Amino acid sequence: MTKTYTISELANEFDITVRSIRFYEDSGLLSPTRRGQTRIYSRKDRVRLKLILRGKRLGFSLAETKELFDLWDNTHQGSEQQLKLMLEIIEKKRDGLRQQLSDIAMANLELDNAEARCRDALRELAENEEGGKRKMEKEPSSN
Amino acid sequence: MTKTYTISELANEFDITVRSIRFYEDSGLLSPTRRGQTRIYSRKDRVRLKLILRGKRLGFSLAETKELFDLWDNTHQGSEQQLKLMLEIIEKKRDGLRQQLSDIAMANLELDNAEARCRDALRELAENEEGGKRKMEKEPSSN
DNA sequence: TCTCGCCTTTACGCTAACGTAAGCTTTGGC
DNA sequence: GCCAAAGCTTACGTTAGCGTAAAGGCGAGA
Repeated sequence: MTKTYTISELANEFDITVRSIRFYEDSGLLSPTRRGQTRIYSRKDRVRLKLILRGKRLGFSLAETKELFDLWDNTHQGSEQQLKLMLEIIEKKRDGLRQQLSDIAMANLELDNAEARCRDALRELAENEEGGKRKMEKEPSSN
Repeated sequence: MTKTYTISELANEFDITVRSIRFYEDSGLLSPTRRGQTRIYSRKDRVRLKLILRGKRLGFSLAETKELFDLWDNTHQGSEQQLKLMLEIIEKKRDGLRQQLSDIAMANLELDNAEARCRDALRELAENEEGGKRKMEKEPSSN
């Protein structure tokens, strides 16, 4: 059983190109098995790809993501050194995410602001049109 | 009064290089006034710079950010068309932010997971060390 | 058997976002 | 008045993350 995927299946599912997937492999982020020359992706590979893409949306570089993957892969047989390093990195990533949360909150506030001003402007336009229907049939633009 | 800033002041404050700031100007994102050749940044310029950097942290390209700035600058004298377009874009940005929030939540869960496994591994190491202190005084590495 | 569609590798191309160096001007402090 | 610090422009270099041929292999169906 153990479902597998072709490269184009994954490309379609995640709406990326096969080129990208191969590129991630070249970058050491994926290592599908092969049947002959053809790449065969397992469910684990699919998960990794999903993580790569999420990382991208979060602004991680492929190198950063790879670093995480590598650390994670080494965690099992990790020395105390390695594990503590891993914990530090995790904490840094958390900080990054916290920063992003704050950024998003700010950005949302600004979007609220922007939307309000837009609506105000629209309302004003509507009123001017209303009031202008008598005396100002045509007024190209107040430039 | 109306406080102003030099390019290096801003660079220091936001921990970026002057090169970047000049680059943002070349890209049409900033337009400080000049005293002779020297750039003078107003508080508005500073705010813009802050927005640029926040945009970057959120994964916006400089082009996207510029698009937003331009739209915003045109909003004042915007036609109904423009304003509605602006509202649409705002909504899309909101969607993007929602997506990011979800991504961050997932990422945090995975960090939790990773941290737990790290701590488990550390605990196991500690226990093994404990038990090993009698018979295994030195064991270079189980390679 | 032939072609169609999907797979492969190799390799050069391209854009974004700066880095970096050269060379010149301006300016504040002693 | 001088010199170092900071500013400026011009311009070539660099890295990441793919895009885009070019050239070929493989299995299914007409």
